[in-house]
Amino acid sequence: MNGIQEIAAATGLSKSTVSRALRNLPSVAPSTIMAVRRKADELGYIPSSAASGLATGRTRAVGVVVPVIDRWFYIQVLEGVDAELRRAGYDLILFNLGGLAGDRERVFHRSILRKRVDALILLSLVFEDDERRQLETMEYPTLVIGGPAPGVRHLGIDDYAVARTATEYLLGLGHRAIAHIGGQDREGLNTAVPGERHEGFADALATHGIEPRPEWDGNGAFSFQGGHDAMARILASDSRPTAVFAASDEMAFGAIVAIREAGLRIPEDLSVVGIDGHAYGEVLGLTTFSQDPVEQGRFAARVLLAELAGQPPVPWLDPAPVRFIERTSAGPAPSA
Amino acid sequence: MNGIQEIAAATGLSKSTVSRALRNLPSVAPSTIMAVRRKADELGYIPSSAASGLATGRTRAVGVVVPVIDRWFYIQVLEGVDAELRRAGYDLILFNLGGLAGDRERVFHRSILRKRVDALILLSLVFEDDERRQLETMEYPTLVIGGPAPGVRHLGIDDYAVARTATEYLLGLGHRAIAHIGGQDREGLNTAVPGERHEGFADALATHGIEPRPEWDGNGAFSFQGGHDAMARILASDSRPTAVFAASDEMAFGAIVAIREAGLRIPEDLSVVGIDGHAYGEVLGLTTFSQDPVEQGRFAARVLLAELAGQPPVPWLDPAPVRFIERTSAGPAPSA
DNA sequence: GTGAAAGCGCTAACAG
DNA sequence: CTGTTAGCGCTTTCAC
Repeated sequence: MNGIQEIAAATGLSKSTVSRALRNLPSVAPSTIMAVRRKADELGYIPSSAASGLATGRTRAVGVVVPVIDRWFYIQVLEGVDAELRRAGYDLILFNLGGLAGDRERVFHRSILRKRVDALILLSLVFEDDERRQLETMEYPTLVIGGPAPGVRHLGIDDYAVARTATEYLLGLGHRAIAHIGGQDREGLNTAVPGERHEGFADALATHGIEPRPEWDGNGAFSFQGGHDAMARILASDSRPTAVFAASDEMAFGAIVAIREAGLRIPEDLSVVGIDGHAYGEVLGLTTFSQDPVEQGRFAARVLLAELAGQPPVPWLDPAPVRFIERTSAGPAPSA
Repeated sequence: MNGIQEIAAATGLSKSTVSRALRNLPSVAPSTIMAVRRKADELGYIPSSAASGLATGRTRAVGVVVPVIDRWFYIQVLEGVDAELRRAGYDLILFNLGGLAGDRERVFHRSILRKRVDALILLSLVFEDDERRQLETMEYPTLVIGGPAPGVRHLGIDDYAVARTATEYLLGLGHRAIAHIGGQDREGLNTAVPGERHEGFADALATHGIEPRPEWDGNGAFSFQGGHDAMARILASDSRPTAVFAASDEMAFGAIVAIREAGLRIPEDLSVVGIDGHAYGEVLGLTTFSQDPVEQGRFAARVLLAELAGQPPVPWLDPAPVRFIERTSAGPAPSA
């Protein structure tokens, strides 16, 4: 004899009353609740989430889908989501696409989402039409964090605007020779962020009548190593920029290392700005446009949880705030 | 009418046959399997994990408990575990203790493990007696990765030995003034790794008759920032070491930055070695003792999965391999 | 405030 | 190879 039943037998109550008592329903006498609880502890009772899930249709779990896991932004968001979920007694199921196109299919069409979650948070993903349709048929609350996602509710900073502002900051310091280190999609991974940030950069230049130079446009894959290599390549080109806009702090760090390796000084010879607000930035003196992905994660979780609790869905979310942190990595353009 | 039942009705088969067909059981006619599959697709059938979980007693999910999420090692392990789990069609439920003592109680005693997982992977945790007892009563396969865990099966490198070897490497280069940057537990987090690595360091020194100097023993909290600050403090002390052993690469990176900030050269003035094999190390030229946490995660998942598949449990796991990567951050002690 | 009974969607004997 | 019959452990009407 197992579970709730056992407690019922031991207390002389019915299964239903035990079930109610365990959930603290108001219709149960306080004394009964106490008694049930005590017995439950005594018997080492562990509720079966499968059983209650089957009965209620809810899993008390939220899924988080990440394109890859090993990136500062995703980790931070995960922290935030986790914290809020934990508070509410929800579990977090992690789906890592791992950059593999094959797994994508698995997540969106197949068993992975087999009614295992009550809501879904997707990180920086753009969907194919049929993927969106799948999401819609699943019917549970969904939210995208990071990068606009056509057709799905989205939360995050305005990537285009931030990139543009960052570039304009450099322009304001007198720089005209500005390099860009950004990213490009890995196979099968659709992310809007790199494109948005690149566009903001390009438009800022255009407004000032500056032609972008292809040899100053590096692909840093949004990673430290990538940023380093991209910067090294830019420095190896015929002419040297006086500033570099890195579309993420991790790439900016890589760039900083590459610049130092080349024997150049920051910011005297070369200015660097990033986007993100990565913790290393403080030590490295990186001037950056900082966002708070932990809070974004928390917020997303709260929105979803509220809807699961019956609140009406919010159709639109304001862009997340960005804070400019001026440190030492960017300075006036060297006077020619 | 829902689920499997619906398919049964539409195909004229019985629920059981449909259930079998969906699971590709060999006892089903191939033609039937095809027919069932087609109908399932057509109806957009999504299996209910709760229902099958209730019926089988299995959740097809594995839990991973991390002390904090934002650390290179844990992320890497998570990648590995995830990859292997995904391959086997298992889901990964992430439990982040978040450094909070309170959440610990939740994980081990309360609802968190409410029969939601079939197996458990714990990262770098040491348990209280009653926690271990709880784990035992749960009865499902459990494994600890990183740091010895008394009473529970454990997988990982030999932290003591690696630390000792690393220190001996420095001694072999002629260094006698060697600093240590390690970690100490945050409130409520029990991790054996910092202690093990510190001991290895201390014993290596002792063997050579060298007295450890307290002002050269920094707490870097196993983070970049921590490593930086610890190193800065050491450099600010009255006398300067000629080498530093950082118990993790992330701390080593912080130390490297601090050393450069102090205007010192690596390795001419100061040698640095780390442990881990963090990807940044290549760019930064860090000499380190590298482990492969992704593979550790994969391996752990495979072990657990095998046991869930009915294989006899393996009581003991060999230490994971460590590879020495000699780069440029360590050199001979400056001749006094 | 508590109990009885039905059922959530699937799997697992046991027959045939 | 397929169908029948019971549950898995909990929640939820509907009574009392």
